[in-house]
Amino acid sequence: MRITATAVLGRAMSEAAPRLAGDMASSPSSNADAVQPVIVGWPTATVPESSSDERAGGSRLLEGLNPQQRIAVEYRGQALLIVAGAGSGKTSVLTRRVALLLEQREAWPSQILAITFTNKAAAEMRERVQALVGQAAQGMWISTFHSACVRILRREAEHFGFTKNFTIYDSGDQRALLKRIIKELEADAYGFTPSNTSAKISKLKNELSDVESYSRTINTNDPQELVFLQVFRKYTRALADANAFDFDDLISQTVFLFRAFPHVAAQYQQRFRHILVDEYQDTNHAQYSLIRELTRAPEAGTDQLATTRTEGASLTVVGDSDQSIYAFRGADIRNITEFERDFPGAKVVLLEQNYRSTQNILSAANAVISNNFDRKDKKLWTAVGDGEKIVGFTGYSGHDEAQFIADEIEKLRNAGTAYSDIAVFYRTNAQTRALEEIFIRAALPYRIMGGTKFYERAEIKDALAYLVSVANPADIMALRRILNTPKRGIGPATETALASFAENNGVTFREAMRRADALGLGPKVTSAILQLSALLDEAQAALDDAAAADRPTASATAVGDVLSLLMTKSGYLDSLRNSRDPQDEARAENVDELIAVTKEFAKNNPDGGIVDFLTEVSLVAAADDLDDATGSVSLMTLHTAKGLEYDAVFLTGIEEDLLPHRMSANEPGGPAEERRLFYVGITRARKRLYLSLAMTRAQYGETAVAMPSRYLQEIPAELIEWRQSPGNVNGRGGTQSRALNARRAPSSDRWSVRSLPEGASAGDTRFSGGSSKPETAWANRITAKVRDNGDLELVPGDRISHADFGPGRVNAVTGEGAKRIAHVQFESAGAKKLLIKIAPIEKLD
DNA sequence: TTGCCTAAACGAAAT
DNA sequence: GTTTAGGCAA
Repeated sequence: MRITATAVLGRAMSEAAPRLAGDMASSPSSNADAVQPVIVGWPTATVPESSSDERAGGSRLLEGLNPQQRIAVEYRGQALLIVAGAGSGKTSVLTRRVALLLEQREAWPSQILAITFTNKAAAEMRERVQALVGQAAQGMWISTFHSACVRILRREAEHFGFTKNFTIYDSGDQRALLKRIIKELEADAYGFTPSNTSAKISKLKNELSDVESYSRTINTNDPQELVFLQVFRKYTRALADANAFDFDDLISQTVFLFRAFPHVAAQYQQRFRHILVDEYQDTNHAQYSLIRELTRAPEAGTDQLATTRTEGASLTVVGDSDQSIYAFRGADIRNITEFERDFPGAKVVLLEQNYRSTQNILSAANAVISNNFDRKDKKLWTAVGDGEKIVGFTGYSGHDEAQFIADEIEKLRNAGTAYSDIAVFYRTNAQTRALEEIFIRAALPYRIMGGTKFYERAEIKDALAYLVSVANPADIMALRRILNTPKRGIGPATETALASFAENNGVTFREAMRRADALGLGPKVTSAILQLSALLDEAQAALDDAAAADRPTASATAVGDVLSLLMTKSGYLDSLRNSRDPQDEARAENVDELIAVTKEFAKNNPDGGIVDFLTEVSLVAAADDLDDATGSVSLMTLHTAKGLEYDAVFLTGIEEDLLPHRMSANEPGGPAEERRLFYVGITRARKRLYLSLAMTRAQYGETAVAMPSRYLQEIPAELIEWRQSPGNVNGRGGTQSRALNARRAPSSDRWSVRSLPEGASAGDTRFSGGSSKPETAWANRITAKVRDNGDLELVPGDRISHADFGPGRVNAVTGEGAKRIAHVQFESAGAKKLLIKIAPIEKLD
């Protein structure tokens, strides 16, 4: 997949672009005694255009709403919970609620804080509010939890030992740091790994534990706990020394800030009068606490105006406990289920009418989710009618399943559904491989959302580390990363020498680099360090000049210039271009792409500096680069799919151990969460829903037998039309019907139940090496190798033979070069489109 | 210190 | 299956 980062940023940026006219002074709390009441800063320019007839405006915003939606838009009070079933129009309700507040002049834009989970959702909300009320929407904070917190922390960082140019460590950075620490403390002897440690630290931070509070809870007789405490302490100190926050810190540190400095909190409590939170079911404890802090009534005496506001902000939360799928990230479903207890007097509005899907799809969703006990009963319904039946398909293998999907997509396309209205969902990113292989061969345009992200690529992290080293010289992790990238002959030994020099002389690591000649190292190494150091200084100076310049866009364009400078003068780009590794060429292109991203950033954010740029790239999310206008089928995980909708949806890999994932079995509430995930997937579909699975799935290099997911049986049989049911899958060319069944044979004859493959029982899903029968019977229909037919020339009329589809005749050839596509009519397999370059075909004479 | 090789480990979801 | 850790020669 090619990079879409430019588009991502372009959009994400527009959220921050209109500098808030009513924004708070840049560091209002630097002087605690001179707290400025926020109201002073609001220019009248942001006042909504006064509508001559506010009531008319109101009714315009209420148009087309059902009674419950209307209540949700109009209710005014301290706390409102909108329980919004899937597809019940909650975004519409949220945006209209905001628009109404603005239009009725109940709130200034700057008094509104709306929190969403992704930048994309934030951008969409902003657009929709803007469409309703125009310019009056400017100045609202519509952002994710994380970007809102970064914004606050950058302003207030100096209160607790950080500076505003702090770095944000993503999970990769976090693990790299932990890896070092675990090694230094030899904590691996106690079973600590970067991944389990980061999970544990993350969990603690989401519970608002810090090193001190955690140390009070541990059993001091348990050496393992003591070692972990050491790791945690060292990690925390390393972050502070590097002037860095990890993802979880962004939320928890903001809460700590508010708790430690009530006068700081008071500013935000006074400022935000209306707080709206989307996807409330996915908030974790830290996020919940943040909301609590923000909606608290400001402490008396902190407001210098006579017209002291004593009430806390009004809170509107929207959510659906049936769609809570982020428990693994610390989301606490109780935040929403106990909302009424948390906020006494809260109004609850239930939205059950669905405007998205057909009744068949909703009935399936309702049936599935009703198997989760311990939930408030809620039934989605629609007025649009039953619609098509759900289509089921069982393939012999993942490739077979993928082929079915590709064929169905072509059928849908021929029937008039655009590729961009079609999506394929899967549980794990690893499942994309089979889909991609088939889609490429079928010449189906597709896009993978999320997965390995642009910003996680090593070369991009390298390039960004250069920028970070300039923006935040305290960040030793970034410095270490670039120290020997490209290869300069600066190895671990030299690095240690620099670090101990810094420590012994009480200077920073960065300063030690400047004084490298005092280290007594070899001349080659010394000059390498000095050169790098000088380059970083040069970049820093260039940025300072730009900031000092009076041209409005100077600092933004400087980011790109500085990145170019760093990449060129460091020799990084050259080293990639001159490398023998053919992949390095693509890496160099990616670096160029990143430079292009900075240019795009400059265009969208004339005032943005290097720190703003780095913040943006740290917080882009998997779902953010969705661009439905590209005419491609969208592939994504079920998690990424939340909040999206498509005309046709393919839910793939509906198998035991995949959905529910085998890892979920050990976790309390695991199967229920997996069921919600399935539910989320089902409810993304507007008109057509396809459920597919495979009988064998190649994973981890082995082929394993797959069982139909238990959730399949929860869907009433009459809703599904099985093209090939799990009981009727025949091996290719074989006649024997092989039945596979879910763990327990259902008493009903939902699908014909025969016997399990010999030797395979429910608990034993892996073929032993000896039993080769399944492999031969269901050998992958597609070889994993990508072939290259090179310059195979085909013209209409040619006869060809395909490895899977057999003989056929070429009807037409379209496309250019490597993308030439043959339209072939096969004798038995029907019409297919094939990418000539890689299709397993031979020309017949 | 780098680069190349083999051996072994490791496989979920993501702001 | 892919990525990473470690060993060894240049």
